Amino acid sequence: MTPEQLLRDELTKAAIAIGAPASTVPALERPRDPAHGDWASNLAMTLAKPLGRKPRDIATELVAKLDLSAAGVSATEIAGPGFINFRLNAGAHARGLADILAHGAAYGRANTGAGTAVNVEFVSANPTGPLHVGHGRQAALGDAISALLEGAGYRVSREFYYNDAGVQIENLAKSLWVRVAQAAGIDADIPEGGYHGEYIKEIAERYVSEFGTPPHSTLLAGAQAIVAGARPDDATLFEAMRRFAVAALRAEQDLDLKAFGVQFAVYYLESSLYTDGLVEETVGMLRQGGHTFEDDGALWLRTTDFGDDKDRVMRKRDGTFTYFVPDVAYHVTKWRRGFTRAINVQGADHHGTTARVRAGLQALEVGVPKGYPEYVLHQMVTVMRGGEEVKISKRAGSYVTVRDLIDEVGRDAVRYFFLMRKGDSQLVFDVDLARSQSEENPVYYIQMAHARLSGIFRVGEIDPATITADGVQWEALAEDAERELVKSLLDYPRLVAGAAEALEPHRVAAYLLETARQVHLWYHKHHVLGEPEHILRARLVLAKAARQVLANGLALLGITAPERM
RNA sequence: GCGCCAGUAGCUCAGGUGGAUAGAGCAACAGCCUUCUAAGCUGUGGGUCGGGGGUUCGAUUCCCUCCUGGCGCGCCA
Repeated sequence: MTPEQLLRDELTKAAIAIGAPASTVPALERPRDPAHGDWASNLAMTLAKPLGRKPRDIATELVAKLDLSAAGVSATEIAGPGFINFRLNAGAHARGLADILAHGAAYGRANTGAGTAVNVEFVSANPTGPLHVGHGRQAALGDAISALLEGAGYRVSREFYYNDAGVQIENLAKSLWVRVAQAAGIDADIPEGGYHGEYIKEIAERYVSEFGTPPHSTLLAGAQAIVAGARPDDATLFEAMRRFAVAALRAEQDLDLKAFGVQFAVYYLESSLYTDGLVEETVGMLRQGGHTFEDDGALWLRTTDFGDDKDRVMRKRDGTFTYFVPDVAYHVTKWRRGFTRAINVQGADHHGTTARVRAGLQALEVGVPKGYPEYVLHQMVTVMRGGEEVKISKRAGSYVTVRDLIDEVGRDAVRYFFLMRKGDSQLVFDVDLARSQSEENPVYYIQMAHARLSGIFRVGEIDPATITADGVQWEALAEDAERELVKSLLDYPRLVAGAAEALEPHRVAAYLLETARQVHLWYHKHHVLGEPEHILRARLVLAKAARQVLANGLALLGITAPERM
């Protein structure tokens, strides 16, 4: 039993003894101010109302009834409006380090998820261009959220949905056609909604070198059709180009993801929803449910019945479906595939679509929960270089790709920078800071803390595996810097559990930075090697535990923990 | 106009789901140090938590309202 559990039990007993309801669960928290002790409870204040007495009187009576010898409490005091503060003796906290060593890489894991299957969908970029910084943020967020959930005992499947059908892909194919035509000396323009990026030119070159230049007349006719807003007549050639472009860009995106170190279990193709008949099936179910209506030549879904702010078109006048129909069909497959939770990581610019997808799923009436899927939306990313914002213009084809960033600052820094802010905040990616090898750079600072701790063992020629908690004199860890560090290390499981529940990896990033700071502080103030035996032993345990926690936290964020730098 | 998100120290941001005197880094100022890793360490100053109301023992946190900024409001995705 940890001191925390013992305290809670004692408080509960005391509360009931003075007449509180049996259901009372006393809150214990870490005071912000260390002067307020190691643990504090507001129990007396919360009981003030039900018992109709003054908080401080209740606190006095509670304290009198507590038996805290087992919890290692050295002092109890009543403070402020009615807080009860507990101060633990030096050894009581440090004893918890044994737990860290015992669990090792598993320290911080929990089983709240109990094996529940969760689908985490992220990136899901259309194959119409390289991954940009927004996708990078999603990749980092999605991967870290997945890791957090795995650590909380969920069975996680990372999934990438890719849209290989629809208008955007059509425009991509047209853009490629135009570039191929241009390469053949034809004067042609990229159509409205087309893609201007240099990468299309490169794909055009590769296409030509692989398949040769198509007949001049065919290209010209096609280019003219494209300008007029139509499709080239040569459907076979057009389809070949479409497939070539999609394959080329998918390959590029795979390289981006590989460079980033993200692995997806499933790539789900939008086109398969059509070929497998799931789109038709979904439409049929929606019509049967009676939530659809026809108007102005289109088929609508009455999503307003399920909380959307306006009804949505399902089938356009031209007979094709709007994107949201396959989207609903896709989420039905998630549900049918046994994912009781589905989490979608997306840019906040997609926030308008969340209500309608949920509404569509509700309209099916197949038992999907109301809040399904869950959304983690993130705000925009701006990139700063040399103190200036790097302008991102997709239309002009000039934007910073994920690969650019990784090449420039390294994978670890990219991941950390994308994760250090909460998703709700806009994120400024300072390239110069990310690449700097100084303590101002948070990634470097955290990794350095890990490397320094590793260095102690290396220099001392001590195999960390031989360090155990057996027979350690915990009271030897009595310095302020060590007590604070110990407390942080013991807070790790609670922190990670909170981050997993809230789907907020930035909490881990902030925690690591703070803990690294405490490590550096301790490291500067106190030596390990060369100290008297009992201090040496205790500090080696602390060093090993701190190193473990840093490594575990970094692993959650997908960042390496170097032994030396 | 409507919806979502944000507004916290000069700057960049934290504030485990209502707690005590609101924190960290950078910058500024004063001093110290050069040791298991590379400029670190100690201290100081700095705030009407966007404004105004409310809820209660207690609000940066919850509610209402206004202001400012970003994003969205397609038979595009």
